[in-house]
Amino acid sequence: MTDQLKLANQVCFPVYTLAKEIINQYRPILKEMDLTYPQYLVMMVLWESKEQTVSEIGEKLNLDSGTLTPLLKRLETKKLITRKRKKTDERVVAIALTPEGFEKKEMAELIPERVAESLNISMEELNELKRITEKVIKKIKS
Amino acid sequence: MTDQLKLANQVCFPVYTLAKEIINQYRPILKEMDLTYPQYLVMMVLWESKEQTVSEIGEKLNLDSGTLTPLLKRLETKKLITRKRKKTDERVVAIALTPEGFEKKEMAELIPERVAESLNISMEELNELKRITEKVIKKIKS
DNA sequence: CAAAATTAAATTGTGCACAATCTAATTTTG
DNA sequence: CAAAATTAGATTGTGCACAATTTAATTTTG
Repeated sequence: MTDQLKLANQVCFPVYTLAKEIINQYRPILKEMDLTYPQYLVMMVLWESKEQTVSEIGEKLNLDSGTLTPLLKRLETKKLITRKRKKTDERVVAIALTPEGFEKKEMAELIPERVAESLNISMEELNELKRITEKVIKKIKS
Repeated sequence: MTDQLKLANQVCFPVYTLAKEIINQYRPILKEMDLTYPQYLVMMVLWESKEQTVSEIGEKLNLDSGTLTPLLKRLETKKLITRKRKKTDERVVAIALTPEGFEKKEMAELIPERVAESLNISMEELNELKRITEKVIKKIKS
């Protein structure tokens, strides 16, 4: 096999590994506020705008209802969100932050700093990683 | 929140997204040979050296026994590998390729090309992504 | 307007990923 | 050498991730 052909594998594995590694860095920090990384992503989407439908959240995070429905039910159990079908279209479930869910935002503001610290990577490298990653995602999706 | 603090989140989400996206690109291609991406990784490790212990595989792929044991049992069910405890140390399980498992290597040689095609990303960008990703992994692990 | 098509979530089923615990075997050490 | 510590996997339980199917509601269209 030529090096060129092997390259795909040689890139994909590190990306897969890095994603797991990053989530592992978040894990203990998020655990203190009783969230998983995907739950944290959902909460961040809601902190930006406190009422959104399931599909709006899914679109922003690239997650389908099979993933979101049980995750959202867990957030509901934790009293961080409410789930309510819309009167105007009963197929649509509106997810809204509870006061507790909204308040968690403050505590969460400390997370990026702690993660950055835990990752121990320079701004320059983080920016480089962000730039190339976003570029590749855009290409894949197009 | 300063931009600096937000950066961690702004990097982690794309990496998490890209990893999923990449696996999604592999999925239909690997499905033709009845493998998932993590199963493919294990097979690649074994194609390099056809008998290895569970922990050796786990070390190379950063996966623990809770992940590998059921995955390896599925590969065993598919007759791609065998699992046998070592006589010299009964705690150790030796994983070995079956002839079928070894033969699958040939079919698998086509995969990187097809994935590269599917990703539709230039060699330069792939190399850049590989370089920065590996650099960051190394830093995180140290 | 009613049948057909579409849409939004939920459900079901499979397969990771990983923490925590358990079991059995081997090493270490007093 | 026997008790203690360590090691290698297996098991259990929780939580994604996603395909495929189902259900119920809404839109479209003949």
